[in-house]
Amino acid sequence: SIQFHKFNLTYLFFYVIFLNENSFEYEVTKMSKDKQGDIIVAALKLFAERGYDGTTIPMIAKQAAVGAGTIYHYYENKEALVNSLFVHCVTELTEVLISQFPHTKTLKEQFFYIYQHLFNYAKENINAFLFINSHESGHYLDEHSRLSFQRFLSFFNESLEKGKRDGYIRALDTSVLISIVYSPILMLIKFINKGLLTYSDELLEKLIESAWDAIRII
Amino acid sequence: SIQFHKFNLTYLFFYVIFLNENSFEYEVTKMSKDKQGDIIVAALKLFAERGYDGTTIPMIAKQAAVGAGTIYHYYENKEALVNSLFVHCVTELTEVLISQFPHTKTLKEQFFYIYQHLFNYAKENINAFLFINSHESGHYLDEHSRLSFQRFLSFFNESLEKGKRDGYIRALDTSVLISIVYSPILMLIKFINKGLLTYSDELLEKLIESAWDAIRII
DNA sequence: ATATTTCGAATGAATATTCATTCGGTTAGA
DNA sequence: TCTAACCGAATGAATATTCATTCGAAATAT
Repeated sequence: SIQFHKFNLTYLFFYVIFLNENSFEYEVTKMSKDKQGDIIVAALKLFAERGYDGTTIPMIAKQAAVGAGTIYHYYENKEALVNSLFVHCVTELTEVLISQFPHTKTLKEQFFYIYQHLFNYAKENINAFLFINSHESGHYLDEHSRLSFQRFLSFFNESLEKGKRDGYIRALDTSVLISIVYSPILMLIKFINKGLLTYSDELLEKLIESAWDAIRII
Repeated sequence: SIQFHKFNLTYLFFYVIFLNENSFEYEVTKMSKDKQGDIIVAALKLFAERGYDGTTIPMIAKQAAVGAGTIYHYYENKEALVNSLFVHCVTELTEVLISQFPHTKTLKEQFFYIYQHLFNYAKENINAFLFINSHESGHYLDEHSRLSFQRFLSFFNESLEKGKRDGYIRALDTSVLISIVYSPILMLIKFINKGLLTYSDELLEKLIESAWDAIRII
């Protein structure tokens, strides 16, 4: 089975020659080099917008401008596709958070880091972000996918647990703390995506301030 | 077209007489009086668990213990069913919030009221609550359904806007404030529903405290 | 009171449609 | 030429929807 790889949006430009009765016509046609990348982008967009069950393979094929059969060249079936996408996106997002995590800085600074990187990821990968959060408990996800999401959420645990031990953070169940700090990000990004709100650095700062006040011991 | 009506779970007990060659046999059979109520309960449960597109009409019929055709006696089609359910639930929830809203009390008390009633509704109508919040932006919802949800959300607006004017609440876009106060409730209830967390009055109080600190001017 | 007729909810088999998946053939690149 | 990628029509399974029929209950007639 073929491995997941980075999205590649490069295109090949080449000429197609149409032979008519009296003339040659040259037409520039855009053709993607990277069909699998196209499939991934298309599937992500449709899954994010319409959900797994509301998205059909022919829809994805059309959106990706490939034949329906091509999808089955890369993925065993629809479930394998959604699981592959899910693990890919969650892993990518988790990497973003982990890679430069400021372990030595203060809790509030760590907090700022997380918010900033989550928003950044969402800005650059809106479909991936929405896809992750709307499919996170789908009945079609396999064990591996479920664990990858748990791992993502548990990333928050450490910081929060430590904060509680050190007396900075309120004595609430960690799942409650996660709800308080994580879920508003989701809802906000949905609002932004719908055009009901526009992103600004000021917004982000105020949001972090607010979330911080919600969990810190006052 | 048939009107939506209150769920009615009363049953009729009656005797069916089987005439065999040599004996009479009496068998007690449970039969629902209220088929439409059964359909509603079943559809709500399945939609909440598997989503609209992941739920089939035969599934609903089986769960409700009615014939598939019966569903079409009450609803024109699957979309009409989901829209009818959606408007019904959202209206019911909005009523719960509006009916005894303490307009004259302080903002914080109003806040407490809303949280309490939302949790209460969710406790009594877990499927309805999950259904509303997971279907709120489905591609199958019609204008009427969309508006009913907007109306529900806009219920929060008044209080928050007034709070901002009076200088109690931070100067954030109302949609941001709604995200901060409403979305954690959703996520928490999902956690509770999954058994990852148990409800307690203490939890609710701490949550309200936290949400209040998140939006009030400190 | 009893028999007869009418009504419409309820049914589930039949039909129409959609969808995931397959497969035989084509194309493009090595 | 050979191989892997690609295509999309064809297939069959799943699904939404229809419809002829059943059946109990209410209305009406006897």
